[in-house]
Order: sequence, then C-alpha cells, then structure tokens
Amino acid sequence: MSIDRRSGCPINLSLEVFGDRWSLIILRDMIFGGKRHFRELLNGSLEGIASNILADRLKRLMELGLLTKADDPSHKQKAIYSLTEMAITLVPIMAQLGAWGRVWLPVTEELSIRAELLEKGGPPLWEQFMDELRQEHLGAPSKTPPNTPTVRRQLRAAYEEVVARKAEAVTE
Amino acid sequence: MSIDRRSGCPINLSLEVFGDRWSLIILRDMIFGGKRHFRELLNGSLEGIASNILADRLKRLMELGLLTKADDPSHKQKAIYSLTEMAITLVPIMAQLGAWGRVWLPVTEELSIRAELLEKGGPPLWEQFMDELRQEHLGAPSKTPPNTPTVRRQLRAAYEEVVARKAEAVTE
DNA sequence: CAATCCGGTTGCATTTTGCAATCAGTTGCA
DNA sequence: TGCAACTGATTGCAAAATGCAACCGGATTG
Repeated sequence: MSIDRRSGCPINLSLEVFGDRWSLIILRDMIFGGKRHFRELLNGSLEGIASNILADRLKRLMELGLLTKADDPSHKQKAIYSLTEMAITLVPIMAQLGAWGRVWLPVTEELSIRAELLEKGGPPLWEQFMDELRQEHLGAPSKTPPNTPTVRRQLRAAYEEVVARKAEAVTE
Repeated sequence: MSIDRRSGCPINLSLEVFGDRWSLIILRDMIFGGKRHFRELLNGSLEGIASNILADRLKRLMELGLLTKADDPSHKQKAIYSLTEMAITLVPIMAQLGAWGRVWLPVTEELSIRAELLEKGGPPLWEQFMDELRQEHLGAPSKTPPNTPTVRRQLRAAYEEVVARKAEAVTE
C-alpha cells in the first residue's frame, strides 16, 4: 500500500492516508489506549490485527509522518512508537467519527461511552486531550492547570463504570 | 466488500462503513458536487473510479442505508441516487477531514478553497449546508431565510474565482 | 537454563482492486 | 426510419492487498 496522489483534493488525500481498515485503528489504540509497543498494538486491539499487517502499517505511518520510532531504554529489543503533531491533530476527526458512529451504527454501550464524553466535551476537551498527547509523545510542557484530571483518565473511568454496572446487572 | 462487525467500537464501525478508497469519494461528489446519476459519478470524479467498483459501492452504500435509488421520470433508464439523513450527517466529518488534509497534505489551492471556507464557516455553515441537502435529497422544507445564497453556490463561486485567478496569472 | 517476550518476516491461499471490453435497452436527431 | 450516442451496469482477467499461521534470532525473566 502506497500513496497514489490521485488528486489534490484534501478529502481524497486524507483518504489516501487512512482509507483502509487498519491505519486509523492503530492510531485509535495509540491515542485513546495509550499503546506504544508493537506487542501492545498486536494483542491489545479488539479487532485482531495480523502481525504482518501491523508491521506494514507502522512502517507506512512513519513514512507518512504520523509516527516516529525510538529505542526503549528499558529493553534492548523494545521499540517505542510516538505520535507526531500530524497524528495528534486527528483527535477532532476521531471525535466526529465516533459521534457519527454512535448515532448510526450498532455500537456497544461500553465502547461508545468514550465517544459520548468526547462529543459532549467538544473542542475544549479535544484541545486538552491533544495537549496531554503532546506531553506524552512530544515532551511538550503542560498548558493545563495542575491537578486537573487527565482526559484519558476520565475516559477510562467512564468506561470502567459502564463495565462494572453491566456486570452487576448480570449477577444480581 | 461487506460489513464485518469486528467490534462494537464506534470508530471501528465507522471505518467498516468507509474504510476504503472509494466510498467517501462517491459521497463527496454527491454532497459537494451535486452528482446524482451513475454517469455523472463515473465521469465526473477527478480520481477516475472504474464502473464496476462504482456499481459495487453504490449497491453497498444502499445496503448500509446511506443512499436510496429511484427512477428518474425524464428517462426510463436513468436512476437517481439520493442521500439519506445518515449520509447528510457526514458533513461535519467531511469538513474535519478537509481541514486536516489542508494542513498536512499536498493539496492544490483550487481544490482546497472549499475546505477552507467550510472550516471557517464552522458548525453553523455545516448546519445550513445539511439543511440544503435535506431539501434537495429528502424534500424537506427549508429552514433558512429566503434569498440566502446557498452554501453550494458559495463554495462553487470561491472555487471558480481561484481557477480564474490562476488562469489570469498564467496568461498575463 | 528453560520459558517467555521482543519486533518483526516468510509463505501461501483468498479476497479485493483496476482495467478494458462489452451489453441490451433508450433517446435524440437527421 | 435509422443510426449514433447515452443509460446503468456486467464480464473476464491480471495484479495487488489481505488474512492466517508458522517461524525467527536475540533479549529478558524466573
């Protein structure tokens, strides 16, 4: 899979970047799931990506400028992948995609609670989330006031609450 | 190409709908280009879709509930495709996709002016545009005040202005 | 020192895509 | 009336992408 440049239309060019079934899934897991390693991405995703496809897409996303790769100092064989600013600014697209999917497609409750939160938070919450990602992936200084709960933590807490509530509903 | 339902995640499900290189291009041409017929979509797009792929995607988009098809009374062989509400609400996604592509990808000026306008107009302009699409495709009554220039006309005028200016720059 | 983990690679069958030619019915025009 | 152009597709075939499972050598852990 390579970039074609069929036309200079922005929608077309965006589609040539992630008009496939896996690139955005990988970015989703990195952005929302905090995954940084090959194995985390391989075993962590619900959708079950194959290792050759994962390797190919990581390479492609690096060539396109959406990811960078570095050695993990804790383990000589580990590589750590980072989002670039180009990838971090996909957050609004992810939010819109999630919002649309939540309305029109057969989503499950526990997996869509995060999309709901992100939609309700709107652009200010997206900005805060992108700021956090810049700290994690680019080493940028924080612009949010200290002791603010991180967006990722909020999303995670909401997810776990739904899972717990559903489990309780089954056992009672 | 069918729908897999690999997981109930809204981003994944959205990706299963248009995680390919053509579905969104077709919807783009219908939404922004006003294309309604097979031949218009076949010959009109800059990217040059093949007729078998177009036929397949139109069928798929109908099955998914994004399009409907009706006889064109003016010609016994003509079919007219319409957007459903599900497809019309893709406008914000298109706008975000265009805005992102404009920043990060090698877009051409004349093809990105529309994305720029749509981005600057923000959600109110998107709403007006969706309202117009509901009139055209669903026969809905207008909610915008009369004599307001249509969004499509504004986008088209901006595009033609850029083209004219570039042509002038060459010939002078 | 053996099991596990690390980021991948290889080979192969299946599916999807792209391309060009073609089709049968419909319409406009001379 | 006759014919060219147009309608929404379909067919056959080669090339590319995908999915799957097995495997690799080196690093780490218990």
